[in-house]
Amino acid sequence: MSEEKNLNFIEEIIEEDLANRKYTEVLTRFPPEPNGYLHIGHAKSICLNFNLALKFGGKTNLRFDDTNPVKEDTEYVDSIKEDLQWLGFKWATELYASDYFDQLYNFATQLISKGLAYVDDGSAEEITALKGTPTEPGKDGPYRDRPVEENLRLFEEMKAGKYKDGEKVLRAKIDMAANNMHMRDPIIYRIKHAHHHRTGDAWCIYPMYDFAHGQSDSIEHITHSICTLEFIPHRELYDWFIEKLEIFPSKQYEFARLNMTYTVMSKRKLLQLVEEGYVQSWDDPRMPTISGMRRRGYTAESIRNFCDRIGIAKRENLIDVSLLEFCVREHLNKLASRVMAVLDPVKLVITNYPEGQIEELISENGPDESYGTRKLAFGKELWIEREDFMEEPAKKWFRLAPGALVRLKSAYIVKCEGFVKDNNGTVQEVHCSYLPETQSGNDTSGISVKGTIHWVSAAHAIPAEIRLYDRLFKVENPSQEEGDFKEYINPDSLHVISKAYVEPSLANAAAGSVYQFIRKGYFCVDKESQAPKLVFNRTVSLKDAWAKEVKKS
RNA sequence: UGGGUUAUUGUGUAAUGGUAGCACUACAGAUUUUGAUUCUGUCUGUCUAGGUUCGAAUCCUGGUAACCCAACCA
Repeated sequence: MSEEKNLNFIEEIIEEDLANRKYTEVLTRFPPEPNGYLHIGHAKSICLNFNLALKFGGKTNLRFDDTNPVKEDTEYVDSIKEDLQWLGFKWATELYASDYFDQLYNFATQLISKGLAYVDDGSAEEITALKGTPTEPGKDGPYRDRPVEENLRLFEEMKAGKYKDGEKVLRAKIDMAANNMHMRDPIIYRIKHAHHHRTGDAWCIYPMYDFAHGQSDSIEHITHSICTLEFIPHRELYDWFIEKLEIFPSKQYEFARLNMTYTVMSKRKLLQLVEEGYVQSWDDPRMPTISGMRRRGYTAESIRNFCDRIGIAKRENLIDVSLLEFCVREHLNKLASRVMAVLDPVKLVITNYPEGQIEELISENGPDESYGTRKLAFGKELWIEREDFMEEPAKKWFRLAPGALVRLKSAYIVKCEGFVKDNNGTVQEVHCSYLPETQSGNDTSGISVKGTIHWVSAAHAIPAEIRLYDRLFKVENPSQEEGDFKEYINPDSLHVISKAYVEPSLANAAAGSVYQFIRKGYFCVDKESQAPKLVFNRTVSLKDAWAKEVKKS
C-alpha cells in the first residue's frame, strides 16, 4: 500500500512547498559561468535541476553567470550549450546575468538610497585588513558613513568611467563584526575597464556574484536555486539582498558536489592539465569533461544514468569511477554491434586449409537477432591476439597452446600443431589445423571446446590506430595527496597502438559510431578518424575474469 | 582556537521512533561460439560515550572527525 518514494532532500522540500501551495510551478536554473568547459560534476547539477523540473512539472532556465568579463568568452557559451543539448536537456529560456546589468545597477542605487550601501575608496589591501579574520571581528572603515547623496554621486561616476580599476568599490553596509565573513560589508560592484563578450564596452563596473546571482534568480522567479555546499555561507547574503530589495523570494539550497576517484574536478586543475600539455585538449578522452567523455564514447544516457545512481545529499563524497564505467558498459552492451579487431597481432596459419581459398562466413552482430548478421572473410592466414597463445599453458588456460583446441569465433575449431619463433624467441607464427565439420552454425562434430577467440583474415583485415586510455591519476584522490596534484599523474594513461587490424566491415565507420570489439572492450571511432586512416578510442574495457585469475597467482 | 555543514558496509545512497534495504565493488557458483552479457548466492555498516523510550540510525546531552568561510572569482 505505502508507495516507496525515496525522495532526495531537495525533492522533499519541493514536495512540501507544492503541498503548501507556496509555488504553483517549479522553476529551476542551471547557471554556469562561461569560463570553461563542462565536466561530469556539472552533469550532476544539470541532471538535478532539469530532472526536478521534469518530475514536478516545471521548467529550467539556462542562465550564464557572466559578471566577470575578463574570464568569460563566447567560445565557452557555445560549448556549454552544445554539451547541454548532447546530454539531452532542453532549457526553457536562455538567459544571461549580463541582461540584467541595468536592473542590477538600479538595485544598487536603491540600496544606496536606503543607506544600505556605500562607496569605499580603500585599496584591496586596506579593505582586507579591516575585514578581520574568521576568529576576529572586522572594523568599520573610514568611508562607511558617507552620506547617501555622495554615495549616489560617486557610484554614478564609477559607472561613467571617472575612476580607474580598483580605485573605488561599492559595498553593502551590513555588519563588520558578523561571524559570517560574507556579511562584513561585502563588495557588490567593482570597476573593470574590460570588454564583455556580450555587453561590449557599455559598462566599466560589474556586479559581484553575490549581487548578481540571487537577484537574477529573483528576476526570473526561480523557486529553487540549487548550488553546491561551498555556497552555504553566501545564503545569508542571498536572503539579505532579496529582503532589502523587497523582490521575489527565491530560495537557495545546497548539495554536495561530485568527486570521483582517479580524476580531478576543479576547472583550475583541468585547465592546468590542458595548458601544461598533460592532456591534449579539453576534449581529450581522458578528461572528465562532458566533451572528453563524449569523444571517448560514453553515451549521454549512461552519464544521465550515473547521475541518477549517485544520489543527492549534503555529505562529502568520492564516487568510485567503476560505477561510471558500469553505467557505460550497461548501455553500450545494449547498443554496440559486435565486431572483431586484433590489437596485438600474431599470424595464425591453418596448415590444412587450401592455399588461396576464401570463404564467406556469416556472423551475428550481437546477442540477439535484432542486431542482424554480416559476412566475414575467412582464409588460410589470420591475425590473432598474441596473448591468446601460450607456449607453456598456465593452469585453467583454455586458449591456444600446443595441442589445444579452440574455436575461432563464428568460424571453425582449430587444433594447434606448432609454432615458429624468431631468433629473439618471439613467436612469429602459430600453426593450426582446422576441423572442416565444425563450421559455425553447421557443426556436426559434437566437439565442444572451452575457449573461443577472435581473429581477422590477414588478406582482408585493414590496419587501424587504436588508442587505449587508462585512469589519469595513479591515486584515488589526487587533490587530497601531499604536494602538487600533478605529481600523481599516471604516465601511462594513453597507449597508442599504431597498427592493429580490424575487420573490413569497419572500413567506412563514421566518427562517433560505437562497437564492441569482441573480448576486448567497447570502442568508438575518433573524430580524427578518416578513411583510410582509421582511429578508434577504447571507451571502456570488458570485465576480464582471466586477468583477475592471473593476478591472483 | 569564531561561525557554518556533515557523519549509515570498501564506495555511494535509502530507512522520517517499529525487520538496517538498494546499487556499485569484491568473492563463489550456473549458463555461455565473447573468461563478456545473463542468472544465483556470499561478505562487510548506523563516528563515540551516555540518556529518553516497550522499542533509537532516527529524539536529547557531551565528545570526536572531516569539509567550508578572511578574491575587487564564480
